[in-house]
Amino acid sequence: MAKKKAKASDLGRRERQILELIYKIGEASVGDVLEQLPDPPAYDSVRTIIRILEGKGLLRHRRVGTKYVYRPTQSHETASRSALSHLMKTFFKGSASDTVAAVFDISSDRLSDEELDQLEKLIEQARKEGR
Amino acid sequence: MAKKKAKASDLGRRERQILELIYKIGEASVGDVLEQLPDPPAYDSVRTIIRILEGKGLLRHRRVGTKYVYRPTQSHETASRSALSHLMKTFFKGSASDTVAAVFDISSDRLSDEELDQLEKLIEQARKEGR
DNA sequence: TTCTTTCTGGTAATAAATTACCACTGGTAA
DNA sequence: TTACCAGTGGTAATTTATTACCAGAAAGAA
Repeated sequence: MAKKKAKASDLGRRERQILELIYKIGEASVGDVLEQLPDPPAYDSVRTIIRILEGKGLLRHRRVGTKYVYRPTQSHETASRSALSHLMKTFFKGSASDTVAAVFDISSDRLSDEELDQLEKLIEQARKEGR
Repeated sequence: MAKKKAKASDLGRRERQILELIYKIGEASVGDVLEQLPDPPAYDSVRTIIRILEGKGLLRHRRVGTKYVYRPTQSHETASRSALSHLMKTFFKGSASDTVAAVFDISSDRLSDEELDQLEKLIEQARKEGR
């Protein structure tokens, strides 16, 4: 095999932090990452870590003008499902309702009527699919 | 100040893996952790990492018979809320409904009618609180 | 008692992550 | 042209995480 694609769970602190940031913003140059890191190290450090992530098969780049723009190799959907599933197992015994309750709890003051409507639709849909 | 409590996001791969496992199982001895790690290193490695986590203020222990049993210093609720909030921001722009949709998507076949009823109650409650 | 097993304390060795440095390229503006 | 930036490639240095080793205590079996 060529180069095995590391799992996102096998990363160090900075590696993880930067990979997550790129997932959050979609795609980014070294400078973009540096700007948005709350805890910014030197430009060179960011660059090296990004190059390592690319070496591990987690990022790839394309040239835009004079610089490189990086994006994850794994789709946003795949990565988010995987992270969410792990979190549910770790903290909520895999229970969907416990997890959703926690989501409500976190964001109850920020939930608009539209979002609540949306959530009810999701539940109705789940009922239909369930039978 | 005495020893500052590190954030869970400042950990290496093994440290994080072991801390999450202890959150999952509540409290654990070194041997318990070793048993349940899918990817087990040597006993001594587990022990050292646990000692480091304790040094960072993330775990504390009590003696049970001849051995130590470790548990997180931060409550399950606080830690899970914090992890969930981070994940929502990273992958779902902080949107509760997007997050819940993903939860359903992962586990649609495991949701009972009772659980769905429970969730609707939560929505009703959120509507009341919202006004 | 003696042997064996399982734990802890202290610390050394190794591996990996993180930061930093130097040389070079291409663009652009004076 | 000359003099900057702002970027990359390659690699060295440092710090941190991870693994491993050795000695001793406590409990139970023979």
